[in-house]
Amino acid sequence: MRASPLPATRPRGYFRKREKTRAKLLEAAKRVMAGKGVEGTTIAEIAAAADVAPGTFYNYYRTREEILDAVAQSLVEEFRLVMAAIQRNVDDPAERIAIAIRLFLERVKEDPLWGWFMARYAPSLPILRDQTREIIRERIIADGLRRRRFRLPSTRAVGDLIAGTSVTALRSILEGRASIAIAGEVAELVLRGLGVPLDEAHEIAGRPIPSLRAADAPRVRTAS
Amino acid sequence: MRASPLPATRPRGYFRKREKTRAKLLEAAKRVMAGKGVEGTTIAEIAAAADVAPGTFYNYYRTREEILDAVAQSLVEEFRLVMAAIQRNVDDPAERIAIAIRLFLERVKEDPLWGWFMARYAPSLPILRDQTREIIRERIIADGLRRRRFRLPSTRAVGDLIAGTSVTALRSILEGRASIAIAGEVAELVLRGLGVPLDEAHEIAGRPIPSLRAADAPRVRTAS
Amino acid sequence: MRASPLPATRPRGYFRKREKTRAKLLEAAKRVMAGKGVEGTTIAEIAAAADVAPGTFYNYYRTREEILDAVAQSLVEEFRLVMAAIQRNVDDPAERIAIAIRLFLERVKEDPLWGWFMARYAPSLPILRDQTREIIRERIIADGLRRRRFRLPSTRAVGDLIAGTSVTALRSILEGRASIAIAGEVAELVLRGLGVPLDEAHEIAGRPIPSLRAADAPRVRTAS
Amino acid sequence: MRASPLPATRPRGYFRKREKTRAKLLEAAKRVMAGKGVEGTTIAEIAAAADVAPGTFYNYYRTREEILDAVAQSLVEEFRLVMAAIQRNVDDPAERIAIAIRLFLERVKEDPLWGWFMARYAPSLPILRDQTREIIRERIIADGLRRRRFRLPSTRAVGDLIAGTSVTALRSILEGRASIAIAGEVAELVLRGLGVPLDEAHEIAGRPIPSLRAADAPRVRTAS
DNA sequence: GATGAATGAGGATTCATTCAT
DNA sequence: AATGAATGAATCCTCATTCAT
Repeated sequence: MRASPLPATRPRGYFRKREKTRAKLLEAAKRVMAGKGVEGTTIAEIAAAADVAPGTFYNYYRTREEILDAVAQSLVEEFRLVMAAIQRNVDDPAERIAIAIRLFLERVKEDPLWGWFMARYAPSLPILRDQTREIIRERIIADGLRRRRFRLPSTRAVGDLIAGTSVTALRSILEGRASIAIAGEVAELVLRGLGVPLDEAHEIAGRPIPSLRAADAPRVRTAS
Repeated sequence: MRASPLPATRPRGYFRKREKTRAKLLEAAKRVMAGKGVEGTTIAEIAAAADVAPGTFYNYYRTREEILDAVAQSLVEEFRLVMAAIQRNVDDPAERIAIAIRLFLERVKEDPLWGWFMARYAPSLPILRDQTREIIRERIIADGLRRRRFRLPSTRAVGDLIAGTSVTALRSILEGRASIAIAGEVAELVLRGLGVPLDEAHEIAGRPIPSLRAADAPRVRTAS
Repeated sequence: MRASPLPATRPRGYFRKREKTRAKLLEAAKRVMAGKGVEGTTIAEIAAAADVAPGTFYNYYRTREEILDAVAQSLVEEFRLVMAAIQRNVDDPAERIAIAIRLFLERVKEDPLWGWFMARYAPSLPILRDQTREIIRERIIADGLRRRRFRLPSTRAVGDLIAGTSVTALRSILEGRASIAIAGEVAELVLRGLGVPLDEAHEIAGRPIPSLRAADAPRVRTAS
Repeated sequence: MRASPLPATRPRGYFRKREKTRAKLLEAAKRVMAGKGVEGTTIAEIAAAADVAPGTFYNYYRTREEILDAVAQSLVEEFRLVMAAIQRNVDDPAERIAIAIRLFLERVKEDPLWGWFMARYAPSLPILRDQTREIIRERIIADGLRRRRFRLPSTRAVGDLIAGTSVTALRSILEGRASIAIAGEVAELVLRGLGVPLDEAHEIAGRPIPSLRAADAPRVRTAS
């Protein structure tokens, strides 16, 4: 999976092709699964969407679950990049949370498929669920508590607050029960839950999002 | 079928039997679906769990979705009863919310199957999702805003806050990542989100739950 | 099944009811089978159309085939009555054939269900097929040959000519590919086949049908 | 799938295999359906008769009706070839009809399965029924009327005469109520119906069938 | 006799997976 | 590596038939 460090000679061509097919399958799987759910997706469909024969699928993944994990992994990676950018460009932990939530929700505009995928699987796929939470907790919550920006009885329920509210709001948007304009409000309510005073929560959630240079175009690309 | 004027004996018995079988199927469906998800559940399994022949299923429901809806409907009914009891026994809207959340989470002790079902389908099943939200909004949020117990920029995101946080916490408990003891803390964070001051939120979330007489044993009704 | 000759006392009431249910089932079977074919008809449908419970069916017939035979038998009986009337009111065998064919085809106006049933099963149901042919052969063809009205190399193919052409024309009418107005023409072509000179065949096939008193309203009634 | 410019070897092999399986299924379907009727035939039986797994059936046809249509289509094609041969070798329209009917009936000797199929479905399968009639009408009846060989009040009933008599006679043969020797007589009666004088009809129907070179072995072959 | 709930065998259909080419 | 035909287990669903009431 990982390329050998040496500049391989002949295999390079093959390697390239192989990785390209893998990427096509991954992209196809994300697309199809976002549309009709993992259970409703057949391997034949993924293969067809990737424009390869059914048998080819098995040269890369053994089961539907396996490719699902790969898709989730790539989404986590993407999330990690966004968070790193926020980390670099914003100092206040409260603002970081607000920006993270707003970017999360506003992303559906650009990539609704990504949105559907997240809405469906963020709560249930272990990799996706646990790793994103950990990034938030490690990098932001811990810091915010240390710096007395947040006040929490404990950190036990904070992940459920942030992830639950965000993902549920994402569903509401995708299913048309809410507009994307609620993003700021969602952030505001979560900040309150973290113990940020009402007026301050309101102000922070309303701030314009600074441009996050390093996070530009964080594609789901399988690092081809 | 046609009721004779006399207290008919025969039809009555058949009627009873029919309702009993229907209830067995409903209960079995809830049990099996909670365990392995709707998609993973076969109709043969439901029938087996209800101890009837596969063909019998179709005398009552046409599809898996149809019985799923019936299960959801019965859970909504149950939820409605609990809320009515809270309504009757508690006055403060903030306390009502806190109690609702805590009862919701603590219920897993008594009925983990119910918990799994809720965790899986509360966010996605329209009947379940919309009707429970509506009960909360109509009966509690509206009242709380009128009486200035809550402060909200709007009511657009409040459903996502309450439902999202609660259901996500429920998952955490069921999957063993959290103990049932977080119920109070979850309620506390949600109250904060609704604009209840921190200390007050803490106090309210910690109050003992008054006995909700009328809500005792709110069964999924099998009209036995 | 057959009533005892004696004027039974009590059983009479039961007997009446029994025969009535049997008649309802027969009529229902004819109706449903004409509509969707024997194979496509379920016993539950017949029972429902007769407004009785499924189990009741088995008190009268053991299988679908059995009731199908009963229906066919009743149609043969009806056919026999029509032919007897023609026999009584018309002398010329050629005219008898022409009238029989025309009545056969024109009957769809009054009873399209009967038409569908005939079109479907006249060629294949042994009772229906053989008995109607025999009535024609015995009563008309034999007579016509004796009286030199018909000229045939043998009688081997004459049944196929008459039955085949008539039933096929019936289908054409029912399926909308021909109008009922072809009845006379069908009769004409058949008469030619029997050896009747062209102009005579034309004239006979065009004669008005004399009123066949005895054949009035030959219902499929199960002689209740 | 994509044809390489070179005489590709691999895809060709697969193509061959695919067509071979399709042909096996078609042949099996004809065989089984002829034997027990469309309704009485299960897809598993067709697959078994073709010596493939049940699932394979669905790689080629979606329903029983679909393969039935394909079988009918191939029979029509075969019929068209025979008629073309008659057309080429015989000039008199009356003789053409007689030969067509006799070949049709005598074919059961060589291929009783074909006979059963025709007897069952010629009257009811639209493709089979309409296309064969059209071939007869276009090529023979129209020509015969133009050349004054036939005298008909109109052409409305002539299809029912020819098709009805022939197919009904076919059934009689197959079911053992008649011998194949009636073929000439059937042709004779039909010619009479078309207006050919009695003695001439007799003579034409009795002529030896000229060898129809081009129609030899007109197989249902799907490009084996 | 009538009822209708329950049965379960039978047939249709899908789809993950294998494997010869 | 890619292909795609073939496989057959798994599941859905129907419906003739039985039988307790």
